[in-house]
Amino acid sequence: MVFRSPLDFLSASRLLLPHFVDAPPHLPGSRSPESPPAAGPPRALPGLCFSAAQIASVCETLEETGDIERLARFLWSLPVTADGRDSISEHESVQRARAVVAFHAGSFRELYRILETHRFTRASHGKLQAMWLEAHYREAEKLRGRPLGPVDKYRVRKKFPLPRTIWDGEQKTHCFKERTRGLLREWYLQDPYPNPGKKRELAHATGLTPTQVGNWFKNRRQRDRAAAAKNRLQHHRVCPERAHTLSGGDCSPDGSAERADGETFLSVTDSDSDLDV
DNA sequence: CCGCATGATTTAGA
DNA sequence: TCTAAATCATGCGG
Repeated sequence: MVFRSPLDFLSASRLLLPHFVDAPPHLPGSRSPESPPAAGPPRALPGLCFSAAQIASVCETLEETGDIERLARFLWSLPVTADGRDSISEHESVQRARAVVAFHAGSFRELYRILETHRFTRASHGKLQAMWLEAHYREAEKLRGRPLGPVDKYRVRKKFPLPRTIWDGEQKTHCFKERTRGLLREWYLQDPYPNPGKKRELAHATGLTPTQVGNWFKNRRQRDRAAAAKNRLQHHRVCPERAHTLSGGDCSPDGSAERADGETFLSVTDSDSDLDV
């Protein structure tokens, strides 16, 4: 039989094997040492043989529909080998499904073991990375007894780096290359409000998207305005008698140039990291 | 597209 | 471990 899609196979499997996929629910997270499921009838379906590809297809469908309970029961029904190196477990969809079930059951040790011992393709990385991190967050949260802040999560991420099995090693940096930022600074000094043409040109020169270029200029202006406002407050404190004159120049403690409105126009010089994009 | 407020991530330092 | 700062992204009203 040829199934056009996982959905077709799933519906067929439901029709053919209602007691198989829709077995009575074991208690959630019931993989306890006291009650091994092996005590019941053999899990492998007698007389009927699914190909590993068909089983993988069912896993994908159940995972897509979000029916984790049924997915868990389905995985339970599969035959298992001692080392776990069978034709079924070789399928990424099956391991991925086991990871999803382990995550939802709160079996984080099991989840980590699955993620660390199987190499997953790029398509699965996003979801599996999210589960890896979320599981570690929850463990750290439970340990601390209170919710984690952004910095706490950052520390958790550093403490438990993503396994290479679910991560290609490419770092997602939050800072642009130093060369990129140098170019942006030069163009900003020449013109803080570049027209769309200039933005496209800069985007091409830096490898950024036009939106990123626009964001950078917007943020740059915002930071400069904030710095200028802060500077004005300092001037108010230093020479309050001149605060309303906007004459400029007399109160400048440093060599920074000032605009016609009296706001200090800070030079664009900051120490940047060497992170690459 | 602009300014503005704000969020997320990362780093440095107390 | 906590706070502050730096950097980039996003959403909103104008």
